[in-house]
Amino acid sequence: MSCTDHLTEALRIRGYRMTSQRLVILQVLHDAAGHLSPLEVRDRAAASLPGLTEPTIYRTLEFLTKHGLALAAHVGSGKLVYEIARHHHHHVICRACGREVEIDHAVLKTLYAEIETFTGFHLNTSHLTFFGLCPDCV
Amino acid sequence: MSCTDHLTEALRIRGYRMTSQRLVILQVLHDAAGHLSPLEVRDRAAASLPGLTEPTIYRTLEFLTKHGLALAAHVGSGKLVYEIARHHHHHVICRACGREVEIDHAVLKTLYAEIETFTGFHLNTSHLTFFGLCPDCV
DNA sequence: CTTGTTATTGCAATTACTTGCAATAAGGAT
DNA sequence: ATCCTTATTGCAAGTAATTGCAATAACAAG
Repeated sequence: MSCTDHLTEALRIRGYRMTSQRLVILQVLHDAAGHLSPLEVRDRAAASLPGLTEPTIYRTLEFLTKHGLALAAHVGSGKLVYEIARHHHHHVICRACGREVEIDHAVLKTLYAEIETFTGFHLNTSHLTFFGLCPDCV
Repeated sequence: MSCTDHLTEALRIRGYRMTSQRLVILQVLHDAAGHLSPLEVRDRAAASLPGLTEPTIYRTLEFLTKHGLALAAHVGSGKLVYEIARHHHHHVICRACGREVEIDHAVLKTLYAEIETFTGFHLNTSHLTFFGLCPDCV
C-alpha cells in the first residue's frame, strides 16, 4: 500500500475524499525545503495540474492544516505559510537576516503544562514562531 | 503634559511625527475592549476622522506596532488583529467558543531563556497565541 | 460497470490588503 | 509668523484572499 493510498484511506474514513488537487498540493509541500506561501504553492502546483485555481489552493491548505497533514505558521507580517506536517516543532526566526531554527516541541512541554494548569484549558499544540536576533546579527 | 503630548514627544525624538490619524487610531485601540481587526479600527475611527483611508489604517497599525505603541496578534486564521500596548502578555484562545485568556509574559521567562541558550538567538519577545479548548468546551 | 449521493472544485464577483507616487502637513529653522 | 524639509497621507491601481453557487467528480452501493 503506497503512501498515497494511506492518505486517501485516512481521509475517506473521516468522510472526506482524496482528489488530484489535494495530492498535487501535498506533493508540492512534501518536495519543498521549508515554508511556502499559498501563491508559491500555486505556482509550483501549476506544473502538475494547470487548471488548479486560487480558491482551491487556499481551501486545500486550510483543509490539510485542519486535518493535520500540513502545518501553518505565521512568519513575519501576518501572512500564513505552510509546510508538510512531520514532527511537531516550532520556529525561531531572526528579524534581521531571516534565518530560521527549529525548536522541538519537547522543549515547550513544561510550559504547556504550566499554562494548562493556570488556565484550565486543554491546549492542542500550536505551531509557534518566536522572533529575535541570531548570533550573527546581534 | 498630557498623555498625548508624551506620545508626540516620544515619536518626535525618533524623527517621526504625530498626526491626527495616528492619534485617532491610538484612541480607538485604547477604547477597545480587546483585539480589533484593521477594518474594525477603520470603522471606529471613521466617526472621528471621516477622511481616513485604508492604506493609512494598515500603515499606521504597522507603524504603531513597530514602535511599541500597539501589539499585533495572530488570532485564528492568519489575520492580524491589534490592541493597545500595555503590559507584555500572550493569549490562550479556545478553538471552540473563542474565549480568550491572557498569560503574563513572566510565565514564559524560563522558556525564553532555554530557547536563547539552545539557539544562541537573542529573543525579542513576541506576542504569542496558544490554542486549545477551554474548561467549558472540553 | 452503472448509478446516486454529496464532497469538492471552478467560476465569477467581492472583499481585504498593498504599493507607487504626487499632494499635504508636521515641526524645525529663520 | 513664515518658510523649508521631508514624513505622512490620500488617491488610484494592483495583488492577495474570500465567498456563493452551479458544475464536477470521488466513492459507496447496487
